[in-house]
Amino acid sequence: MSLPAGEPGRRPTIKDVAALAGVSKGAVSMAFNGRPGVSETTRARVIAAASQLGWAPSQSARVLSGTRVNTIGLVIARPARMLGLEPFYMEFISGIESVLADHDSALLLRLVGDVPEEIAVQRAWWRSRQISGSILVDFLSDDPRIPALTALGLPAVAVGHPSLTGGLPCAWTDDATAVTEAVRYLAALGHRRIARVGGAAAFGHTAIRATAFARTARELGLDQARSVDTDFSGAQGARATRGLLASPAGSRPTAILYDNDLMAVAGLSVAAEMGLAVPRDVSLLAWDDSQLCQLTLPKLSAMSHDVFGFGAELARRLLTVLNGGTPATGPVATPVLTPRESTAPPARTT
Amino acid sequence: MSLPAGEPGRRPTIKDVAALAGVSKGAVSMAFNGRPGVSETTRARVIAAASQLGWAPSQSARVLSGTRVNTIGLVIARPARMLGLEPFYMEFISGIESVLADHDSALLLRLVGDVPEEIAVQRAWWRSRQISGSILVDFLSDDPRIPALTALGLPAVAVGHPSLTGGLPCAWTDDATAVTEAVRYLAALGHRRIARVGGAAAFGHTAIRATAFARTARELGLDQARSVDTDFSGAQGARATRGLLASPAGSRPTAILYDNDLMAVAGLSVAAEMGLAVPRDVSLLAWDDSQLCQLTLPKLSAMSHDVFGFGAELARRLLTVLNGGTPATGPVATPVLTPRESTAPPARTT
DNA sequence: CTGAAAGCGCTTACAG
DNA sequence: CTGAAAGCGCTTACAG
Repeated sequence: MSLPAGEPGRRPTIKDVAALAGVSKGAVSMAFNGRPGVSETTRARVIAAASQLGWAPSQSARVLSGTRVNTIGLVIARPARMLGLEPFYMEFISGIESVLADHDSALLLRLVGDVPEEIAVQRAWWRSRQISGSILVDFLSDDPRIPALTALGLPAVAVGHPSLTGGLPCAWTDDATAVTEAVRYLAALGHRRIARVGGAAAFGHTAIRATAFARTARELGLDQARSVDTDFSGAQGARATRGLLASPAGSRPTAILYDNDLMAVAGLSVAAEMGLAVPRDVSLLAWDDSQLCQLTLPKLSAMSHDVFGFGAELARRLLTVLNGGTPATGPVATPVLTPRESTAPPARTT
Repeated sequence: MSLPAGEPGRRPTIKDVAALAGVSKGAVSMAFNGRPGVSETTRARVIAAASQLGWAPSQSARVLSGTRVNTIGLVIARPARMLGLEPFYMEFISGIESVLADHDSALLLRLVGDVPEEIAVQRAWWRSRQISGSILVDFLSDDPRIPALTALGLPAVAVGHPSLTGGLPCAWTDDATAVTEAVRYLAALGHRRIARVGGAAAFGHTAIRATAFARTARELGLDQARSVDTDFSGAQGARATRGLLASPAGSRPTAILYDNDLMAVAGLSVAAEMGLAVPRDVSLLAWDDSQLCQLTLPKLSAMSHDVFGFGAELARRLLTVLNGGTPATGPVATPVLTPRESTAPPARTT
């Protein structure tokens, strides 16, 4: 399909291309990078020579002579085993890459155990000039990354509500509104005892959802609106559900809202295991809405969310920052209620 | 925690560190990289100066002056939407990174639509010297990456059986043996009509599993040992299962082996939807065995596989290649049968 | 044990 | 429109 360089041993450099095309190195650079200052015939000759030799400019050399490095960083501080089953991240990464690919940029990915480790990685990447900026996720309240990375001068955009992300440019889903909608929907179906299986308490977005849940329940006059924290894993989702459904019948929740879809899937099995029918005895409402929600029986109702587009938007905002612009600020689309088969009015007998 | 450089504007270089430590640039380099030729007191002074200024050597400059670039590539040619739910990849990536992290190396990740696009990405990365090598996954039969990347001279290790990976150093799970074990186990339970819901037919490992499945069925004298191809998605797993279970009762399979766990989860719902009890009416056996298998009711029996360790092993073998060594060759641990609740002897009445 | 110099492969002013 | 030169920030022989 293309001509391999053939020459074993040495890899071609700009000098070889210049020699083959019969021009100076400077001309090759201009021609190859589409800059003015070179005739079209010369440009064509250079491109042909480069392709014949299988040459592309060394990124290191380009960066060293002033070009911005075309790599951006993403560090995820969650246990590896858990990430495998969080459909969120792969979709989010795909979205980021869909944008980066159009800008000849690449994603440097790292999975770490905790936030201090993340800071160390971001710092090392930045100081050694391996990345030009980063996308930050999973903000804690008073997140230590904010002062640390700001001091470093690392360009970054954050996934999270402005109340969490310091002064960083950010993008977020309006989780408070989505939670409110979810609870109102369940209440409108007739549920009075609604519980929530939340994610990791340390995350700021978990706190935002918990607060919105409690507030909405209060506004609607719902009693016993319990929230249970987990680590987002299926195992803890199951445990939390078991705890909730083991309550005496008169105080047992008739509807449960989950913070992701994996835990909702686990909840479905727990309900069956305890002899409760979904949605007759208990309604289940998932979050994020990956493909998983449509593989269960009954299919899971969910707060559905365009994770791929979310990733793409973050990448776009980071590129804007890197180009010296002011990125759009504001939330992306609010998760939208997608009723399927796991939510219904509570049974009369309950 | 650490002293920010403070100086807004310019980032420190080796020259600044040399000046602060009162030595030459060469001495800073030797000291910082732990080379001999510098006294311990000088080394300490250099380290202190570097840390005070927040300096780390520029990767670009290091690479340009001969150091190997510490980045390795991974390109996954599968639709993004599908990756989100393949627990395999995140665990695999985690495993790779667990090794790279110990060698100050990083993972450059790219998701693409097809193999030609992957070849283009690998070629661009290699020519521009952004990676020192790659881990290749999802081999097709007669995979076009083999000649293309070999011609390039890209150091690579492959995930796949030697019959698929050309002459590339590789690592693989012995899927043929695992499939054989799976089928023998189901037959030993008393099943005579065993079907298989396979992955994407284009992949070499799918073909290996299909062949082993057919051979074992023949050896055991099983009739109607059907294999159905899918794209690994839950939706197609459901469709395939529906097709199999819709057979007339006398020819309907009493056991189904899946090529991943997502499809097995989907199969579980389909069985329920069709009024068939698992495992009474049909046994289901998953592959890969992520956390998902333990969240269903019944819990899924699976061919369990240390995906994290698999990724780590690939990374180790690639590093060996990059260091000029000959990597260990041979399979990693064979997936091991992990019986749970979804497999049992077939009901008498069937 | 240390310092001055060359060179890695580009890009970018700066002359022609 | 083109060519020769400087410089990016390191590392590595090579003298002292």
